[in-house]
Amino acid sequence: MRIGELSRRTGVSVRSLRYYEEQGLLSPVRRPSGYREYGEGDVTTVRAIRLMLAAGLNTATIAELLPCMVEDGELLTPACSGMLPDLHRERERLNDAVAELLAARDVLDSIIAATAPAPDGDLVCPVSPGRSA
Amino acid sequence: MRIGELSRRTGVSVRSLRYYEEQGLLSPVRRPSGYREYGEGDVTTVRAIRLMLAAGLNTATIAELLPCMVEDGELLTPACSGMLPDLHRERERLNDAVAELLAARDVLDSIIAATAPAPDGDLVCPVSPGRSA
DNA sequence: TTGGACTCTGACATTGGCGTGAGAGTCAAT
DNA sequence: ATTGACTCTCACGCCAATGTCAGAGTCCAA
Repeated sequence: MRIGELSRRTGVSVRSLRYYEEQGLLSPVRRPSGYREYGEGDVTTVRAIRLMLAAGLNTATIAELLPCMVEDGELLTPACSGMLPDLHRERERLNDAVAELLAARDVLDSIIAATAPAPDGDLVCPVSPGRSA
Repeated sequence: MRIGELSRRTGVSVRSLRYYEEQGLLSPVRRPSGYREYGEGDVTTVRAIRLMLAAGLNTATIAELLPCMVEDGELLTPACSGMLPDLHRERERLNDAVAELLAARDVLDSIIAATAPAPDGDLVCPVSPGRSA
């Protein structure tokens, strides 16, 4: 099938499909005209890509992981345990990111806590974009 | 003081200080030569900026919040309760971001769970950057 | 054969807080 | 006056995935 159909069947934009190829995630055959020709398996692959992107992995990491996966019906499943360290590393990164955000939230909470409810010294603040003085 | 000293006293790069001014967070006086002249209060302000940046706020939001803060010794404290809605909105964003990351982690976990420990069909995967075949 | 739908390659735009370098002017001590 | 440290204003680079335009070629049904 051509790129338009793959796009329709996966819900992924044509632009993104071309980008995935550029990143080495897809390798469609080329017709003499230059048109990309995709196989049925690419539908499954694209779904796997979206899944991993949703999991916070970047295209470079996905490019390393993809060749380690095999088709299992409608979905792509990891086929070599060698992937596990990478996967766990990614998990670590996600945990770190969460921890960072929670720390940021704590900082914000302390700022909020330091804001007086509305005693007497409450100032009337300038409207949003007006740094005149 | 000039920008170099402020940089040293706050640990913030000269580039960042100029950037903060560009974003309307600082307004140093200019000498006839064009040199920026900062006051003592700017040290406190820069610290407040870093604190809020660390809390995940962007410069646009900080620009709105800064004029609402007053010096309280070594630190800048929110002075008008009108800030609270903004602050809580930011908190919401952080919570949403955390939720998103946790969802991503769940997706990753399901991928990890689908990876066979190391039965027999385990494949030897290509080394990292080698998408040759 | 014509035309509308589709596809191609390239390349700039987006978001945000900086790093970094170029080329030129300023300040202060010697 | 010289020198060395400091500062100034541009302005491009980065990271990531995608939107979007432009100009040109392709496919296929009527």
